[in-house]
Amino acid sequence: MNRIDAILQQKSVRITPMRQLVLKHFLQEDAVLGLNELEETFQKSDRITIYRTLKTFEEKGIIHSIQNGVSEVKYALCKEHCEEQHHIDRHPHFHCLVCGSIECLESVLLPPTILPQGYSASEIKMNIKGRCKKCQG
Amino acid sequence: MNRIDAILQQKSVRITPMRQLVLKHFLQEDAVLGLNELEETFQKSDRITIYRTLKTFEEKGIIHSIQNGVSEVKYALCKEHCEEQHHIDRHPHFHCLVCGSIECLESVLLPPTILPQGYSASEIKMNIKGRCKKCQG
DNA sequence: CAATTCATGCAATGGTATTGCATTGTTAGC
DNA sequence: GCTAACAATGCAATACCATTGCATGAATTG
Repeated sequence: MNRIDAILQQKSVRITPMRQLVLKHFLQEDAVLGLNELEETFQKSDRITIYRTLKTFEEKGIIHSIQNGVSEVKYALCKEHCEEQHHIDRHPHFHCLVCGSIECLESVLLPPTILPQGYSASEIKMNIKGRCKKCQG
Repeated sequence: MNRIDAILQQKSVRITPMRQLVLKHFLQEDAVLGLNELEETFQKSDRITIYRTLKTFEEKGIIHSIQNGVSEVKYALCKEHCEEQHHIDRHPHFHCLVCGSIECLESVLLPPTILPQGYSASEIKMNIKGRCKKCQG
């Protein structure tokens, strides 16, 4: 069995052509992608089906969502131990204000945050805006 | 001059009835508010005008925006030294998954984050989801 | 093989965010 | 004070993204 199918199976997602296609694309590109980009890439595919594929992937812990607050919701592969309904995004997301790119800063670990007495966290997300490596100077 | 007008003037925002009204409400409530709630509160006022008031306030550093990724954008007063185009939200935002409330955790300072070589940040936002104080147990 | 469950494709809708434009109100220079 | 310039407001309209309903087709299970 190939890598794509293995991942789908391991995450309890039924294997279909659409899902193979989308997952393959994420693995190949290793990029942050939104619905519009994917629709552009797979012009023959139905937008709604791609939408639901993303939703399914997110729910099953294959990809995680990134909200930059500007355009649409973006998605990137989970490289950590995400499972159904339980995402651990231990890295911040960087949004470059110059080139507009969005990336996962995998190398940066979210520092442990001490919550006030009585609060408990199930998800922590950090979004950073600024200039990326390519856009300095 | 009263407190409301003083703030508006200090932030270079022209004083108008609408702006006095909205700012007064934020100061009184000391809460996180969205456009819909404000529209509800000021039924006689035009939705778009409130919208633009919020945009102006955000731009001028009077309030800052909070995206919970679920509903509309929310806003809260800047209690730190925010200026035009330069927001420093040094606190995380907490979104309770039980009661739905959103609040600024003013008492929690964002830990210093070390970015990879070549990156520079102008804005850092941290959003936490979980159970708030009132919804434990 | 039949029944059920799930995925897909198309259409339609809901909601939030945003812009255009005409009008009114405010400021500033003369 | 008066007029020109500018900013704020109110109404209408739109753009875009997210989401759901439903009928059809495919896959799985007993």
